[in-house]
Amino acid sequence: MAPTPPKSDLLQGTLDLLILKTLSLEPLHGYAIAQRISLSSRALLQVPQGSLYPALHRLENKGWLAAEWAQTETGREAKFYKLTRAGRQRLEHELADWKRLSEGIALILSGVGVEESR
Amino acid sequence: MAPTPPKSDLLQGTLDLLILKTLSLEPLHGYAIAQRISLSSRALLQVPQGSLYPALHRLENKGWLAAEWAQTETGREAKFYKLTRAGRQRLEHELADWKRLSEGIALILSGVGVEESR
DNA sequence: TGGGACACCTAGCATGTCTACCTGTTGATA
DNA sequence: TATCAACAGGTAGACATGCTAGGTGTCCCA
Repeated sequence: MAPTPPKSDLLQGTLDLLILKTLSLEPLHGYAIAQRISLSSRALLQVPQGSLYPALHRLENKGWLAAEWAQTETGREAKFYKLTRAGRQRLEHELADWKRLSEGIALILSGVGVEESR
Repeated sequence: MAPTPPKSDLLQGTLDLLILKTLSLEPLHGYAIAQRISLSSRALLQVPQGSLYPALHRLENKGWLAAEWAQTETGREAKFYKLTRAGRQRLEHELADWKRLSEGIALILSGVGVEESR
């Protein structure tokens, strides 16, 4: 059985940006972050749990996120993440990167700049 | 000596799109593809040779590109790549993916959809 | 009593890009 | 005449990151 050739849903590198941006508005726990991303993107983007939690731990290890157990609105224990100061700086950095990249790609896809190169 | 932590210039998955799109306009050799991408993106995007050639081989192996040795304008031998029929279909697919992804991210970055979720 | 939503987690794999190298030619410049 | 940059192709190995697929347990409702 071919183990289903991974058809990546997201691009590598974008997940950090999405998590950081989502948490910049308010602290949330992991499960809620995934829901928020799906909701905010109008279901265009989905984050599987197996991608989310490792990413959260990675970001925490890098000092961009701080975690704390607390109660959800439904009265359960959950681990709430919030941006640290370094996390905010990182977000700025990632935003700039994304801007550069998406503009560059948009230019190429639009075909502008090709005629004048001939 | 820390071997310089890889600070990815591009996001994984975007290189294929850029190459495919660039070749959809006219066949080019590898070196020229990199120049064209830089030029067309107004230097926003750079493709290192060590990323380019493996990507070209990968795309050729998948049947999306066909290669042929020919002479450049300056009279040198170079390997020209062109899109195959399957490559064109792949380009359509990658374009759709990029569209979905960049729209999703734009929505999240703009913060739209957050208010109505409360 | 069964299932779905909530909430967290890990292991192992596949992928693609990066840095750092290498080869050789041509043309201009010092 | 020697040297250097630009042209043109390439490889090896390390690395980060996302994916699939599995697991734990709780709570609530039908």
